[in-house]
This record gives sequence, C-alpha cells and structure tokens, in this order.
Amino acid sequence: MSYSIGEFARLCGINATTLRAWQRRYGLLKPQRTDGGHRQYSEDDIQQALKILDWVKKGVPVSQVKPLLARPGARRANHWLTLQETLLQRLKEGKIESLRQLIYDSGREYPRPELVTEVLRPLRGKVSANVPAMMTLREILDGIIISYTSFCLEGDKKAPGDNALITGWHLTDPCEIWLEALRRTGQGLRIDVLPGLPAILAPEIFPERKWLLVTSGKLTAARKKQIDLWQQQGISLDVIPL
DNA sequence: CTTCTAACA
DNA sequence: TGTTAGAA
Repeated sequence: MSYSIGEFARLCGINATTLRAWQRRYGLLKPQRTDGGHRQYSEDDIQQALKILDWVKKGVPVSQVKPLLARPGARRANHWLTLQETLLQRLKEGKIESLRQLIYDSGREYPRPELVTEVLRPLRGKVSANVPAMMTLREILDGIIISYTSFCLEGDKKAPGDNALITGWHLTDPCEIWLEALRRTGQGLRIDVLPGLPAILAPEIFPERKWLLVTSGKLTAARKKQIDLWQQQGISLDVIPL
C-alpha cells in the first residue's frame, strides 16, 4: 500500500508543500517515484514521519532531525532516570568535577532541549527540598548549569545569527532563565542572558534585539496587555511560559 | 490532482 | 521555517 503526497499529508498532518520542502532542504523522507515522477509514500515513511514529528515536538529544529533518525538510539524508558541518578549521586558525594564532566558530555550526546527537560529540570527537582544541605547541593548544581550554559552560548557567538536577550519576567526561579537559554543553544541564535529578575522590564531600549521572556504563573490580562504594547512598538518578543 | 523553482514573511 | 506564486 502506498500513498500520494496529498493522502500522506492528510495522514500525518503535514502540508504537502512542507513535505516537499523537508525533502529538498533536509533530505527528510525520500519516497519512491512513479514513472510520472509522483511521490509514493510507504508505511515505513509514516513511521519516519511520526518520529520526525516527535523530535519537532521536543523542540529540535527540523534542520537537525536527520542525524537523530539514523541513530539506533533505542533509549530504554528509564534511560533518563539512570542518568539523573548518576548525576545526583555525584552531586551528593561532592564529586563536582566529575558531575560537571558528565553534564558537558551529555550535552554533546543529546539534543539540548531533551537534556533540559528530561535530565536537568528533573534533577533540580530532586534537590529542591527545603533543607539547608539540599539547598547547598542545588546551588552547586545551578552553578554548573550556569557555567555550562555560558559555555554553550559562547560557542554560538562564533556563528552568525540574530542577537537575542533572555531574562525572567514574573519569575521566581532565576535558574530557569539559564535552562531556557540552554535549551535554545545551537539553533542559530546569539543569546545574552540577563540573569536577574528585574521587577520591571524595558525591552524598548534594545528594540533591535529579539527578547525572550521566561515567565511563570498565569498570563494575566494585564500581562497580555503589556506584551501587546511592546509588540506594537515593533519589539520582537517571545514569552516562554513554564 | 501532481511536479518544480524562486521568492516572501 | 513554512508558505505562496506561477508554470508545466
């Protein structure tokens, strides 16, 4: 059984025109052709498309999905959990250098968005108990996250890209700014971090830059109004809800 | 209905 | 990056 591009597009919920663009630009999905040159998509192609969609949902740019599909990376369900446990153990034992090394290595091995959502955020959750000892461990972990993120951001600046600023807006946990920055590394953005939690923001002083606002809590009417106001001033502004 | 390329937002 | 226009 095979499908024309139109049928296939409806089946997997991707525009036919987008499918062609993916094939042309990124070599994703190369269906057989009929004698007339029309694409014939197979059942396997459907599985491929689902995998691609998975990665895109996880925040990986379509342009970077290709190598991820080839990888036999059949990750066990508890793969992330064991990585978390290993990191946690090194943290508790005070093996800071070894912890730092493992985080850097993981960053090379996995897509950054996955590292953030599957490993670093859950790990921070595990050391969040309101106990002095735990608080100290979390400070150590946050320090490593911040320096690793800085390292990745520096790397991005060697390549061309749009300049962006990321900061918190109605946010209580400053480390989230760094995690969201880390998640966006390697995607052709040159990001600078405003690490504080300013009570008021004035993005209009750098209207040429793309602003990324990490926000927790509800997007109240007042906040939406503020966002509209900024955008009406021509400021490119993304709100990142947690 | 499909193909492609070029250009736009 | 996804979408559109236009020609075949």
